[in-house]
Amino acid sequence: MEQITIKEVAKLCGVGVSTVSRAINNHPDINEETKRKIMDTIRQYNYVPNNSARNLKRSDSKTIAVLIKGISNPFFAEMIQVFEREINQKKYSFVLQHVEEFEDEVDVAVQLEKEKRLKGIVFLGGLSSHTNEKLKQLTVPFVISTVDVGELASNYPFVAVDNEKESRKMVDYLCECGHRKIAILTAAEDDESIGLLRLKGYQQALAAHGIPYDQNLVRRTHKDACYSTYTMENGYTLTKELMESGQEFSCIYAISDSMAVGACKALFDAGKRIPEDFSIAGYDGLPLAAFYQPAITTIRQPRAEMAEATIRLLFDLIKKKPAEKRQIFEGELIKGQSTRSIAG
Amino acid sequence: MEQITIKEVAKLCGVGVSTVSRAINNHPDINEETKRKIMDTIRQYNYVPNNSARNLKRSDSKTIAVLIKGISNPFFAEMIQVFEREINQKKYSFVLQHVEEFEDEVDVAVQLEKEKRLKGIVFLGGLSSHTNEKLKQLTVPFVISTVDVGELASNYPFVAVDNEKESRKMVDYLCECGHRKIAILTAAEDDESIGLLRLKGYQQALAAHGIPYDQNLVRRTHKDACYSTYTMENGYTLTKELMESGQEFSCIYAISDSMAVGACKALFDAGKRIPEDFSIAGYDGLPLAAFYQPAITTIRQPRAEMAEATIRLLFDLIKKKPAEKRQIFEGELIKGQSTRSIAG
DNA sequence: TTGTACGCGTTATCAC
DNA sequence: GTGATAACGCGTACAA
Repeated sequence: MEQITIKEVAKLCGVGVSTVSRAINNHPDINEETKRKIMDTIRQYNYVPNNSARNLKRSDSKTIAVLIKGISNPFFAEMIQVFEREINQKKYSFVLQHVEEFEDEVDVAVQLEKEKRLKGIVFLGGLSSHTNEKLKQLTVPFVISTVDVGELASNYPFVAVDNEKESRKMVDYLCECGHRKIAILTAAEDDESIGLLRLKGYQQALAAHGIPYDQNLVRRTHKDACYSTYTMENGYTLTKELMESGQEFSCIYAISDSMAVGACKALFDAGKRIPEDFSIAGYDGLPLAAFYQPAITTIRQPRAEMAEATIRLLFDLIKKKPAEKRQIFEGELIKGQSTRSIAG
Repeated sequence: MEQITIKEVAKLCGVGVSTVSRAINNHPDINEETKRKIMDTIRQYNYVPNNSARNLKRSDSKTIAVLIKGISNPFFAEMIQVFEREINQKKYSFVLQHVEEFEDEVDVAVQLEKEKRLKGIVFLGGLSSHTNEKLKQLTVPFVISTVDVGELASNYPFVAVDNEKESRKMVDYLCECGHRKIAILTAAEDDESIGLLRLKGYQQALAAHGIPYDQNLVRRTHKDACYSTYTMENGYTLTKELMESGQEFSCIYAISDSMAVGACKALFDAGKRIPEDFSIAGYDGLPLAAFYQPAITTIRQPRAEMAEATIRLLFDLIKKKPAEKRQIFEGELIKGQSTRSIAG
């Protein structure tokens, strides 16, 4: 099965290459008869046009790329489906680009833009690099999705919830339930993204309720576990450590639902009951939170809506329509059975 | 920020294009001094080579593609990480290619092979197409990973557990626990992949224990829910329907852990206890199964090992080393707290 | 060690 | 309606 090119197809059909090209690309100016004949031999010989050559020659291409670091994060699952659907609906092609742990998202984006003649880019889960300088190399519109980190958020189009505020909302609720010893499971020390924002919200809520901030209640992911900050495993480990530390607490607030599940399991394993002995709260509003037993109190991020808004904003930017470039969505506090009010 | 090409870099440095090319690609025959100078101006002008042009010109490229339909399936999460690690370790590049629901994996593979000059391909989660004919268009080695479907498995390299056997193992165990009314939550009627295999295992186990096969206990995903066969939502819905049907049962075997979790939730919502009132079993051995409360009895597929074996086999094929082309791994029955023995 | 020229497979611009 | 032919941006003989 040898690589067959457009030239050979042309020769086989006794026509010129441009005619074959016209047949492939549904050009209007072509005889139906010859087109049919060409398509037949194409099928017969399994000719497949080389995309590299196409992209090289073409100047535009109607394709949108979605870049994700940590593609297997369940938080992204539903959003990916929405992106796929929305982009296809606009008759654009959708490229899902996985960014490896050691790679820089923007570098990948710059490359991909040239390679595929992109029309637009979505950075799902935000940007970890601080080199905003690089973003200037992008010549097509892009939207940062689900992260509202300071400097990026202030300068570039994004769609997200207000992580700080939503986190405060959650901890406010926990305080109102009478909890004063609320442990938080959060990202590593050097995190400057949503981990930091959610921690800030936690601190603000405590302050608002006159509860002193206690470092011992702040449990951070260990640095070597970079790949898995928001996992069940991590929630489990941190909770075990918390219990073993002897630190007193009545409630654990994990900054992701997966971590919350891990926390629950650690408590169950220690023979504790939830919420009778301890209250547990998460963040994200994943299906997992609703299906866990007990259902986990969480902040629901409107993932599908945010994904839709991301694409809408991106296309507005592409079409140069006026648009709100900084879109903040409301999260929703979902009260599950994993938390309860305790006597003051 | 205009598109700058290799020619302009050459002009800027007062050298020929080939010298620039040599600098970029770390060719040995180049003066250190001129190389440094070229790299400097490249950085200064943010020159990025166009990948399409490169791929077009190059004949080989040391890259492996992993194709996945339904990339957000949690079953694949860990495997993707292993693929990434193993492929990078061999100094190959790793391309994770998402295949859309309506696309044919093999078509995508054929295109990608030409476009990126692939060295090898992994079909993760198997092939849904039955057109083996198409596979002949692939000129590089490929491995089908985690699926052992008949005709494909008999003709092509694959790595998987024996789905039928493992499923039988699970249902055997459930029968030995004294269950005789075992419901199964499985894929839609038209599924001919692992859904069918696991159903066959179920039937065999029942037969071996002299238990009649009862269609009413077989609950299938509805066709319109194509995207989500193995989800918690589906497990929940099917279990609700099962309960409402009035059908008697003491145990539910779901062919994925996620579905099992959904089944648990439906029972909890109905005020039932697990495993006191009903036993629940899953399949896959996801972290979720272990972290759920109660921990779910499941079949652990050795995902990491299978991913490693997939890459090993693929490279053996690439290097034309002799290798076992059909690798079957053992699953492990993990007894959780979601099942119990009942009095005969 | 370096530069020139050609070709990779396509599409688009011309003439015919 | 159709067929040469010139790009697209890069790698690489080959010559220098």
